[in-house]
Amino acid sequence: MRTIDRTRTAERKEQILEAALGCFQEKGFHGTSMAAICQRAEMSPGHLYHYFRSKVDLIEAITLEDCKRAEANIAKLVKKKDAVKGLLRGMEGVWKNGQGIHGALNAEILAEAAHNERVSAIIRRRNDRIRGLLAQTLKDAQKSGEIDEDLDPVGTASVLIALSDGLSAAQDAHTGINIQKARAATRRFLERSLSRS
Amino acid sequence: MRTIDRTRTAERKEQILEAALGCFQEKGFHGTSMAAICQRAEMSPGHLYHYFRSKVDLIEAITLEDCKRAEANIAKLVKKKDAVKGLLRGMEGVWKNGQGIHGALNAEILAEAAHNERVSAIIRRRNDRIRGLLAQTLKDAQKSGEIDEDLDPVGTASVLIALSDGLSAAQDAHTGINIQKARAATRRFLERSLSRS
DNA sequence: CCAAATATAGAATATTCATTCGAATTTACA
DNA sequence: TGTAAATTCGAATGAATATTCTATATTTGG
Repeated sequence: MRTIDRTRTAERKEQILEAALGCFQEKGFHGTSMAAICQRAEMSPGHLYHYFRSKVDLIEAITLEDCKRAEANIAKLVKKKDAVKGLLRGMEGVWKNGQGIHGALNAEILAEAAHNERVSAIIRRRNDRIRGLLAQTLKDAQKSGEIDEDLDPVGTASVLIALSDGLSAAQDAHTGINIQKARAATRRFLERSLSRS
Repeated sequence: MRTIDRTRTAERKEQILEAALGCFQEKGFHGTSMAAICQRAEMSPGHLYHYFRSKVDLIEAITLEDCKRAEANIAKLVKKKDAVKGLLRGMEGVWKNGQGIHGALNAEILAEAAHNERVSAIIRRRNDRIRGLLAQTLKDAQKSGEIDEDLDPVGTASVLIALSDGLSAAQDAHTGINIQKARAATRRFLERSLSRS
């Protein structure tokens, strides 16, 4: 009997997820058909469904991957001494639209989470992690005396995430936002709100 | 010959928009079928289509209405002397989920705007207005010496909008955000960033 | 009060699309 | 090397649903 080839399976799954992420970012989740993903991944529907059971499974997997990526990214930025600079760097990375979920797709997933318990659970796990990491970073910076002791790490982390989500969504949605100005204002917000009084 | 009854037309349109907004908020734009809107508005599809040419026309109309509402709301809050308090009130109004577009629906519309030129144009007009109003408010407060002269009104306005959008989306999406803490952190952000140094 | 236009209804259409199914092909172990 | 399992394919299915079409009911101006 033939045994299941785990390497090949991993490759195919990655191939599918990459295609799906590309489609979702370009056309949105609801604007993307499974056929489009199949075409981009260069495989048949039957083949795709051999690896993923549904369209929602795809966002689930993509979100989990993205969560790890984001965690690693934050951990890296935070290793440096200057926490405020690090956080600012992290936020700016969002509108440099590097990799992973961001902007419009992130907004769409949040919206989906409001009506789909499955997606909501995924997002909740993800945000709990990110929020926790940011909060821990803030706590450390408080102990080292870099930022004000008089702020709540968890609440502040939530504000940072929300701001980041809102800015990148606004950018993708072409709301007429001036990115240069928004970036400068964000820097000011962070510096004045976090630093010791 | 019979003449077109403008009062009745206005009533029916309002009836439809109210139903559509309700459905969209509960189930999302893509999660809402025209049939569901018809049921909620208590009228037939044929009747509905007599007043609106498509589903997108519905968001267009809803967004325009909401824009006026938001403008009026801001204008009211801004009349008072204390601008920072007024802005904070405005942002808190968002998660009291009063009326109009907010939270998940707002996020979904932003996401839609990224892929639909029609929606994008609507949103751009709306945000230009809101951003302009907020910026003007900030300018006035600068002149009256209430807030720091050393900040850019437009960039700051964009940050305020983004933060508001992000927080209300996070709330609706059940991301595990702690609203109390987020609110407190937001207040701190505004007070420390806007007030004179 | 009568035609003609409007307001309303609801069935029909046509398309899109996620998912399934059965078969064909390839591969690796015995 | 044969064969059973894994891999891959692509057509078929079936449901959902935005929109259209045709018909009925209601109103109003003349």
